[in-house]
Amino acid sequence: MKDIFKEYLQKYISITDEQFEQLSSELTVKHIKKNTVLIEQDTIDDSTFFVCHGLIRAYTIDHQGKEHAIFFAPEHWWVNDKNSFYFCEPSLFYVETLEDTDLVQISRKFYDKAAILIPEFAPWQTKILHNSIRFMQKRINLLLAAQAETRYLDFIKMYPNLVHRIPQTMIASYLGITPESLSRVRKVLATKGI
Amino acid sequence: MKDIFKEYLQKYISITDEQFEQLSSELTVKHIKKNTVLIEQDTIDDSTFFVCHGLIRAYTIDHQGKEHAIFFAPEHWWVNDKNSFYFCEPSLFYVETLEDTDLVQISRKFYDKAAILIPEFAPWQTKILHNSIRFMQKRINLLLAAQAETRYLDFIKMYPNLVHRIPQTMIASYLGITPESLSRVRKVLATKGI
DNA sequence: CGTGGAGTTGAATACGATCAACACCGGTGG
DNA sequence: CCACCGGTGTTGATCGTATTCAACTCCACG
Repeated sequence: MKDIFKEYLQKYISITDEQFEQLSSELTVKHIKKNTVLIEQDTIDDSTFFVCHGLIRAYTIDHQGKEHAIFFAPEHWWVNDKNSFYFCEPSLFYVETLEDTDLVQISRKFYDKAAILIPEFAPWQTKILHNSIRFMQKRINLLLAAQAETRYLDFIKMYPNLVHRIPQTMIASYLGITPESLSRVRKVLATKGI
Repeated sequence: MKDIFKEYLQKYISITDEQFEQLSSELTVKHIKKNTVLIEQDTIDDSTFFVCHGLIRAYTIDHQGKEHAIFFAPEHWWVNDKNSFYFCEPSLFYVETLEDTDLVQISRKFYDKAAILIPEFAPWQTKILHNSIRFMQKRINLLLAAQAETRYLDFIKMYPNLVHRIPQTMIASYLGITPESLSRVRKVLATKGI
């Protein structure tokens, strides 16, 4: 599993096998079964996960007991709760596997060590953060501006390969609509030929 | 104006007056009148603004001509469009002043120079990015989970000092509701004693 | 003063939510 | 191997929140 992570890193920054070895002690490989909660809401867990295989979702549960998907993370995505990871405050959401998942757990120290060892590392991480922000701004705009059908069309355009891996109920909760509404949206779209 | 920016920086990182002098050439002071557009949607402008005095909003206009507020930026906020600033793509939104505003325009180069000159600078910027992400995650969760009244209550709790500086129409567009709906929400809240 | 934008209020409408029943698998155990 | 079960998605009927459209008030500003 660590090799997958190493190859991923080498795709974006130059990092030698020796350098990776030095960082390796900050990494823990985990094999997690489907439907396992990794991080509980309102707890503190400052680790980051890198998904090698599988699928993860982050979600909240409101006072009515309803779930709301914050994001999904398939292969090669980084997952953490900023509240816990960076600010050592209780996490804002649950993190859970939707499929059997292989992941690399990355400690807080990894980032510090990597930044010192590899000059490219920190700027690259910064780029990922910027990208994440513009992505979220787009999502906020969509939630403000678009109605159910448009949001769903945007979703299947953005994640064509995830549509069939995520239960519709959860897609609905990502879009901010009920499963019933999503079902109806899909029905209308089907008559139009998807 | 540059002094305000300098004092702000010195509150968070240690930076000498000489160091600031070296960076100063990458800063441009601007005095902008109320209701002036700084960045057009779908254009490229890779500068960042630091608000000294005044108030800025970022917003999109959808195909129906409706405006949607992405964020507001009062004193001591950083404003840029990630799409333009970091990825050199057309901006996702308009940026406009809501009040007469004094700001410092910061070039892309400033970041590179500052990172070299001041070791603390880059990590501090990273922290700001992380903070921004968790803030946006909270907002997404609110848009998914809460209805009009709750969103408004959250807004006045989060920005007590902005509520009276921003026209209600724009607050409504930030909350994803119509001005009429916001007016009705406020009416209900008034009967409850705010 | 007048004028126009911002906010309020009312009535009708629409979109999505809710509640409930049912169909359709996929897995489990007899 | 089949029957049963539970979860997921679908469909229908009704309800509710927020939208739309329109008229009106109230200031701020020229």
